Amino acid sequence: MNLFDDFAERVRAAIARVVTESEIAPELLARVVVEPPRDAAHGDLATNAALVLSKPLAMKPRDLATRLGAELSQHDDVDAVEIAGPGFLNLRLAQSFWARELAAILKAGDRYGYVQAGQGAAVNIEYVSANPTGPLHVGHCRGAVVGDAIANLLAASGQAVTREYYINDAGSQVDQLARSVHLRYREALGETIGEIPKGLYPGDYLVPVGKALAEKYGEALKHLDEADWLPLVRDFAIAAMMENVRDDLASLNIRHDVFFSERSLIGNGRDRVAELIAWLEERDLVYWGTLPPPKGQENEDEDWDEREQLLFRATSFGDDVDRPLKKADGSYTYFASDIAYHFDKFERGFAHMIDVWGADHGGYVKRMTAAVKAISEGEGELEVQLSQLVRLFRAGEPVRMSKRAGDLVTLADVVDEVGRDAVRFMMLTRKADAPLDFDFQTVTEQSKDNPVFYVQYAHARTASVRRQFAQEMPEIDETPAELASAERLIRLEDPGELQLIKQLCDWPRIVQLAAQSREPHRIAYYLYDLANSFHVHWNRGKESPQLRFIKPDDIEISKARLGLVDAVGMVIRAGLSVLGVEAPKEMR
RNA sequence: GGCCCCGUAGCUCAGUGGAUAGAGCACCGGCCUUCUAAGCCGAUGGUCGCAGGUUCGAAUCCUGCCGGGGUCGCCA
Repeated sequence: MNLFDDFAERVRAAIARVVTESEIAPELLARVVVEPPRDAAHGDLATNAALVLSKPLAMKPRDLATRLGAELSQHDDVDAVEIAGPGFLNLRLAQSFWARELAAILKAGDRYGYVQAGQGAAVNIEYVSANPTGPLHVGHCRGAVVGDAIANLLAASGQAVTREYYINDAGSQVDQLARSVHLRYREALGETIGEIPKGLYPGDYLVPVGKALAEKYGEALKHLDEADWLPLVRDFAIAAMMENVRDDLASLNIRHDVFFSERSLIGNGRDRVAELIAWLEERDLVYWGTLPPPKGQENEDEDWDEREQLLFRATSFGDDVDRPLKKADGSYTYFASDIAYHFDKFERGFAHMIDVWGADHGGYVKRMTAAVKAISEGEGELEVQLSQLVRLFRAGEPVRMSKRAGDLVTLADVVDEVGRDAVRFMMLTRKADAPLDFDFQTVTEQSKDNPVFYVQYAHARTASVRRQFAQEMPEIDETPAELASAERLIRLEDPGELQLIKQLCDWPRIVQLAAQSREPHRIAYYLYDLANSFHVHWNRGKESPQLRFIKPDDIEISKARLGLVDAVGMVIRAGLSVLGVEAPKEMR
């Protein structure tokens, strides 16, 4: 439990003593919060209790605050209670309290701030799911990192997380991939193939795939009809692309638990998409009908052929229009397979599913959430997180990307140039639903302007302090947990030291908040602030030697300070690990 | 035109009902040849797109408008 929850209970207890419980509705009590005040000058904790409850109790907020304050000041941990503004209660906590909290942090160690695994429900998070028709490009990168970080956050808050990747290996695009690879295959056998026809994939990355195919089959595929070679080449190409994808993801330390093939929905004598449609039919959720053309888009859409098609009643579940399940040629739409896929997830026990998509799929959200409501009969929930695009810069200048397919900046390019840590951290420095600027130069700079460096450097400094201790005071070699003595830690009384302790105490609340709101960027901002406080405190030691961590003439204060430094290092490490970023012991 | 996202300091952005709205960069002023390298400290800077509404209280919630982006059957 974090200290804010702890004090929220103390506030509720105080309320219960001031008024009789029956007078207050539970939903009103839920609006009573204990938070860090915006301004540190207001104290350590603030509660709105008197403001929320004054009306139902027919009391003036400040009068109620006075009575609640009197109750709260009974606690030994509370040094002072102030009533401020319209009726806030500001609490100042005793130094002994902070010393005990720091001791508890040191004892908790790496588990500090995390909820024990298995406490929460099972959740399935699907991310990346890029088509297996080419290498991952920088656009996939953000979704990959955001999805992975959200998965880490949910795991940190105790949920049983399954990370999943849906392979779109069943549509017409993979047939085009097969045709493209077949061309490269003929090229590898010495033919001149000329310009790659429109609609096929022109990228060079298929050249080695063609060669590998030539090595495996020799001339054998050349003389077959397309209908005969296509399935072979397609499977070969998809396998090659997916190997590529896994390698790219591994370079970002992303490993999915499940790779689910769209094609596997149909096979082994079953057609699970057909089964799904039959299931929907039984419940009268599909029908044959026509859709109106999109309104206002271009005047009089000449390409629009009105036609009767098989439609899912998405409008019954909150969508704006019913959605087609079959194409003109009778094959299933992507949507139809995707419903079957989500049905499968639901049957595997995931009532709670999260999909992370690029913002260009925003128009797809309503129909898919509608579909999940339908197939789970209200028992399941799909939550879609959209991630906006990334704009690439180099020293402030936009990086031009040719529109020609196959000439995009790939994920591997970016990781090779700036490194895994910089990519991951930078992709998480913005809210996912806002566009992000990524500058190749800034993220590799070793300066304060680069938040990745700034945070990692703070961690390296904590490790450096440890090393200094080993050298100068070899008698101190206790583990962090052994340094957790509240009697000693109470000697940390410098404002800089206390600020660090208070920030460390905020960590569990930040994890909780970030996990609930699916906003990993909050972790990045928290770490930046914590690193900043640590650097500031460190710098003060330059001018004020008495503030340095190592005091050869005072072993006890030195131990206390080492405890603080260790705790800072631990929390930075925990935060970086949620983001999937290394916490280096030294910078090179 | 429908739907989704965004609009906060000169710039890039935090701030998902609380108090005098914050940070980084840029700009301006001062300090620093190091004890703990990859500098430090401070100042300036705001009609929170606009207008209503809900509320004791709104950047935050609701409605309408303005501006920017995305998307709109038979692609995935």
